Amino acid sequence: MSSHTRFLDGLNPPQRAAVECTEGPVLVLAGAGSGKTRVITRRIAHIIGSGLADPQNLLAVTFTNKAAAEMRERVADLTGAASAREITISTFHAFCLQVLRRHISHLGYRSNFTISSEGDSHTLLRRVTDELGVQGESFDARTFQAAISLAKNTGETPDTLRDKPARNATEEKYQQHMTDVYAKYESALRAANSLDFDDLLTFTLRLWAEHPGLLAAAQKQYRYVMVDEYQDTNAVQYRLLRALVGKCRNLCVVGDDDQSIYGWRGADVRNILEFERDFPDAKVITLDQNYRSTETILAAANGVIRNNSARREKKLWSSLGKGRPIDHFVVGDEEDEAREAVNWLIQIRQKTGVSLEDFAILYRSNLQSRPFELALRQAGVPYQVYGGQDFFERAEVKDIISYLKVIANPRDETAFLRVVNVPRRGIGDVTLHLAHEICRTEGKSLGMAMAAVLERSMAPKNTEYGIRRFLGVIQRYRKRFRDLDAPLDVIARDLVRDIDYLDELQRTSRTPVQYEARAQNVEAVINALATYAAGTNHPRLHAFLDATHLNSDAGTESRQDMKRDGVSLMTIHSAKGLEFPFVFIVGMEDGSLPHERSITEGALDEERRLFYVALTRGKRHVTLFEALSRTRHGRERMCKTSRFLAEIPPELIVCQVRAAREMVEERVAPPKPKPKPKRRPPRKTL
DNA sequence: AGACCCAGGTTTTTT
DNA sequence: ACCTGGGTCT
Repeated sequence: MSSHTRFLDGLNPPQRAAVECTEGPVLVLAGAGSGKTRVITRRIAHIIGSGLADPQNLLAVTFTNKAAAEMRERVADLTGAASAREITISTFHAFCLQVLRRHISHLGYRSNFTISSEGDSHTLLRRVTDELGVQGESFDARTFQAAISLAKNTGETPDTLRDKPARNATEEKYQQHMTDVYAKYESALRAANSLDFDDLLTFTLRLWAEHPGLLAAAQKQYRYVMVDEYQDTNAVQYRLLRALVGKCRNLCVVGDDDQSIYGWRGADVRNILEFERDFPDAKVITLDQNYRSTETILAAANGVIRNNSARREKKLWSSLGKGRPIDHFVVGDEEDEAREAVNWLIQIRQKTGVSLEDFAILYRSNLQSRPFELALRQAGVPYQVYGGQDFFERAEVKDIISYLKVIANPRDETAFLRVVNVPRRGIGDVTLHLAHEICRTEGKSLGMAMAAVLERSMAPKNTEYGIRRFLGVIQRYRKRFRDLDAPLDVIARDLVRDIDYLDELQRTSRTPVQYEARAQNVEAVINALATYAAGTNHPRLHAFLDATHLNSDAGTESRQDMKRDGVSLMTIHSAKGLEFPFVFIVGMEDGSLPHERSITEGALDEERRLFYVALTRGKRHVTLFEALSRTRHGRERMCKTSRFLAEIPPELIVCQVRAAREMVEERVAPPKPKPKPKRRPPRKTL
C-alpha cells in the first residue's frame, strides 16, 4: 500500500469517493459545512501522490483570493510547500490575467495593459455617455455599467445585443443606447490599452477561440481541473472551463446550488443544475453530512430550502445533537432590535462564557448595520463591521495608483486625465481638448499629444510649464520603475515627494484630522508596495498594480484585519463560507428579507437561498429578530413577518414576544432614562 | 476652484 | 432621512 492512501484517512464514504474519482467529469454537491475544502485539497494531494500528474498539471479555480490562499496553504500541509507552489491555484480572473499578460499581443493589445477598476470604468462611462448625449433620459453611467458587466458575463457583445429583438419602443430605444454606449466604451478601453474585470475573462475566451494553438497548449498543461463554488460561475466562466477541459475532460466541480446567491451578478445556477446535460457521463456525488451545525439548525434550514423548486434534492444531517431551539424575538423597531440583540448577546455570554468572536450579526443590507453599531458601542462591546468602503476607491489612493498606472501604461487615458492636473499645474479643459484633438487626428497617446502641444507652442506660458513638469515626472519615473534603481516603495515615496502631493492634500483637506487620515492612506499605498516587493524575487510595478486590482485587500494594513476582533457585523452575502457558534439574523420582515425589490422582481428563490445561507452559518444557536415597524426611505412603516419564517417547522422556534411588549410599553410610558455608556467606546471599531 | 443647492435614488458585490 | 452627483453661482 503506497503512502498516498493517507489522503483518504478520516473521510466519510462520499467524501472518499469524491477524492478517488479522479478521471472524467465529476460533480460534487457539497452542502453547507460538509467538508468541501477538505475534499478538494485531499483530491489534489491524492492526484499528485498517486503519480497521476505532476503539480503543474493541476488547476484549481476559486472565486476569491482568500479562498485560493487558504487552499494553497492546506494543500501545502498535505503535499509539502514545494509541490503546492507548482500547482496553479487561483481565481478565474487571476488565471486569465496570467494568460493574457503572456499572449494578449495576439489580440492587438500591448502586454503592459492596465486593469480598469470599477471606479475607472465608471469615470470612463460618464465620459462616453456625455459624448453620446444619452445621459439624462433616466439612463446614467451606473445603469450602463451594470448592464455592460452583465452583458459581458453572459457572453453578449454589442453586435449580439443589437440583433436582439425588442418588445416595444422603450426597449428598442434603450437597446439602441445600450449598444452605442457599450461599443464606445469598448473602443475607449482599447485605445487606453485597458481591460476591465470582465474583459479578463472574455478576452481569454476570445484568445483561445482565435488561436487554437494557445488553447491546445493550455489543455496539454492542465490535465486536471477543479472548480470551487461552482454554483457561482457565469456563462463566460463556464465556456472557459469547457474549452479548457475539451480533451481530457477531467473536470471536477464542487458547489451547492442551494447557496447560489450571486445570480444578480450573472452567476448562472443552471451550470450546476444541468451539469450532466453537458457531461452525460458525469459522476455525481452528494455530500450531505454536515459537521458544523446542530440538528435543529439544519432542520430549520432544510424546512426553508425545500420550498425552492429548481434544485438538487439533498437533506443535510448531522450528528451533533439537537442543541437549543431557534429563538425568535419580535421587537418594536430597528433601535429596539439592536438593543434587544445586544442584551441577548450579553445574556448568552454570561451563561456560556463564550467569546465575542463567536457572535455574528447578519443583515440583508449594509444600511441595517447602523443601529447595531450604536447599541454595541453604547454597551461597550467591541465589534467589527465588514464590507463597505473600498480602500482603493478613496480619492487619494486612486490618485497615487493612477500615477503608477500612467507610468506603467502610457495609453491609460482615465488614469492620465485623473492626475494630469493633480496637483494643480494650470492644465485645464482647453489644453486637454487641444490634446484630445491631436490624439484623434494623429493617433497619438495623450502624453505624446501633450508633448506636441508644447512643441507647437499652443498653450500659454504657465500651462507649458505645467505640462513640462508633468511629462518630466512621468518620464523620469517610468525610467526609474523600469530600471529599479531603488526598491519600489522608495521610488514611489520619491514620486509622492516630487509632485508635492502631501501639500496638495493639506490644501484640499478640511480638517487636520482628515489630512492625517488621507496622508496615512497614501503611506499605506507605499507600504503595500514595500510588502509586495518583500514577498517576491522579481518585483515589478505592473505585477503590483495587478495585485491591487485583483486583490481588494492587498493594500490594507497587512493581514491584521483578517483576524476577527469582537462581534462580527456583516451582510449575509459576505458571510458565505464563514461560520459562527452564535448567529443573529436580523430584519426578518418582508421587505428586508426577502428584499422589497426581489419581491417585485420575483427573485424569491435567491432570497430564500440567502436565508438558507444565513441559517447554515450557525454552529450552536441561531436567533431571529423581527421588528414591527422600521424606518424605510425616511418614513416609519409597519412591517409584516418575513414569509420565510413560516417555513421553519414551528416546533423548532421559541418566540420571545414578551420582551417586545415590554419594549413597547417602555416607549409609550415616561421618557426613558438614557442608558449611560458604561465604559468608554472600544478602541477599534473601524 | 470651491461652495451651495436641488433632485433622485435607495440590495447584495467574490473580481 | 440621507447621501451622491450634477449644475450653477461667486
